Amino acid sequence: MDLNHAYYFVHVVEKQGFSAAARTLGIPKSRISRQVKNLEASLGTRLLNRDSRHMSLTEAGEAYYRHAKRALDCMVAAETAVRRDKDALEGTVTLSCSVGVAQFALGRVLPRFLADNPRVILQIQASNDFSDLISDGIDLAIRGHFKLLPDSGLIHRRITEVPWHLFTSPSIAQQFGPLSSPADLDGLPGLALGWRPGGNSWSLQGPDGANASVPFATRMRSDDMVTLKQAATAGLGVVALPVYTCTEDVAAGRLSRLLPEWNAGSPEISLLMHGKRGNPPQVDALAAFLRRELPDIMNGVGGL
Amino acid sequence: MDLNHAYYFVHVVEKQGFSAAARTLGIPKSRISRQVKNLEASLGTRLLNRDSRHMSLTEAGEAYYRHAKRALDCMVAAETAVRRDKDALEGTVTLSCSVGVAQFALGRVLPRFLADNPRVILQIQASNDFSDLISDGIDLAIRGHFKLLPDSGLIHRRITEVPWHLFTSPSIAQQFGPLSSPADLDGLPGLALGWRPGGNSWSLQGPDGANASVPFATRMRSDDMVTLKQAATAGLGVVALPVYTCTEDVAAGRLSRLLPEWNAGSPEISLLMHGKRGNPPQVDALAAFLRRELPDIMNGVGGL
DNA sequence: GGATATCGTTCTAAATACAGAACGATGGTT
DNA sequence: AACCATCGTTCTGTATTTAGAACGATATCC
Repeated sequence: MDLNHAYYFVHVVEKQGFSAAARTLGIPKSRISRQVKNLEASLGTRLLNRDSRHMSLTEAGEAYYRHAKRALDCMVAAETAVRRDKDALEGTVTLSCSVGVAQFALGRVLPRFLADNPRVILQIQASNDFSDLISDGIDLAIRGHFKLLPDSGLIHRRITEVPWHLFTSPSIAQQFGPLSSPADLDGLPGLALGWRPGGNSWSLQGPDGANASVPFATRMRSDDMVTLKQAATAGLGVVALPVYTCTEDVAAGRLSRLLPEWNAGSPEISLLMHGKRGNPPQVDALAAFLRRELPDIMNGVGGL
Repeated sequence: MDLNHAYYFVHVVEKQGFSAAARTLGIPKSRISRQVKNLEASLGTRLLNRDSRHMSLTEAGEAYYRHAKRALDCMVAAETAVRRDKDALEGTVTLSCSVGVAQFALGRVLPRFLADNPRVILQIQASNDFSDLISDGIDLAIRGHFKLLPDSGLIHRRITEVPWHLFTSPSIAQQFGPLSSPADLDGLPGLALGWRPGGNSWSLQGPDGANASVPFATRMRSDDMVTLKQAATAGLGVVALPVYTCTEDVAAGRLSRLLPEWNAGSPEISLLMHGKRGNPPQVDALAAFLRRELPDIMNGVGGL
């Protein structure tokens, strides 16, 4: 069985001539003539009626062409499948970020990235306590910061600003009525982020560049945002959290925002990656994906 | 694009080894090794992981194999289609027979022959008046006869005997009650076959070699059996007809058989064809088909 | 009617693939 | 541990296919 006969034959049929097929394939017409002749000899029947000016398929030729065309299409698909497979992303990406970013931001976008790239493996270090911007073994880091990060030889890519708001349970909000200024927070218990002592006041920015600093009595503190959010939902006090971590709770009526015209800060979120050595393609692909998808989710503009 | 690479590769996969594939294909393993190596080189990726004892497909290899296997199946189908097409019957067969044979016998079997042989064309000369056994331009003839046909240089092939019975309408049968002998037909009007005057009596053969000749007063005559059958169904008289022309009418209760133990003759049906020159294959094929299918339909043994 | 362009087919020196031998590697047997 | 059988890969003199030229046939143009 010589399958290449079929290849030439199909081209002769589709180009309606040996010379045209030869030009298209960039080969001498003598080769095509020989191949088609050999094909007809091996089958013991004529596939083409032709002279120097006319050409038509025999019935046998039409039958053969239909099957052979399908075979060639399968072969093209075979090569395409291999080339696509060869160029597909694969390998591991190690990502470091806070628990909040992992659960409330990445959790909404990474499944899609992984679905599109089945041979990429993600390793996420989710922590509430980073001493390094990015340590060894980490490909990408997502960090929130108020000031410019120190020059570290890393590549910084800004993702977005993330506003923090004040939230509490609807029952407390109802009990104290609508607050009109930060001074109205006086006396309300606070839920503090961070497990070490300190951070007992809210730094607020309001309309027309106004600033306010409001101390609070800490009822509970934790470095885990979910724990603090659960406490606020239970009516234990007021908490300042990034807006994207509470979007669903506010929509569901489990939390209420206090002082809607005041922010409890607006830190910037950046993506950090190594730059001194070339990154594997899957790392670059994930970085591009996150910079494209995260802004709408984390700055509070995007909806559910 | 070299399709033969795929051919060897598919066999290697299915036989799980180069040596096994080479043995199956009856070619040296060096050729297969070279072909698969060239295939991997042209695709720029490995399809098989192998050493001298183990073999497994890579992911790319699995993808390529699925498509290539389908392509090879198409190529097998292409060759099969051409070989079947090459061996298929084609051409015209001209057949001569009576209208009754055409309508009541051939009509039940020829559709199947034509379905199996879509490139055979049938031309049927159906007539009630043949002066020749078989004239020029006719490939096959079906003729009924009582005596041996004259020696004509034609090939005779006996199909079967066809009994003729007496039929009339159920109303007449009821009116005269069950007849017990041919003498009881006296006074019943007859419907005669043939349009020329003559043939005004029934020649009957009964049990134990008994014979009887019963004259009848002819109410109507025709050379068309259907016309006579319609007249009998309408109660105009008694008619003698071949059993196979009335099978459905008797089953449906439109006709009744008279004197069930008596035949109105039992002529032989033969197939005539030219023998001096070789017949085209489609003529021989139809002759064999008719000799196989017609007996059960025409001798009254076969059912509906 | 003659000249020209293009077709498919055939021929032949040159290029390439091939069959079979030889090699290194692996696993089973003793 | 040594030996043997079988595997896939590589090498090379031989066999086959190839590219390009030449040919006969056909249709178009002048």
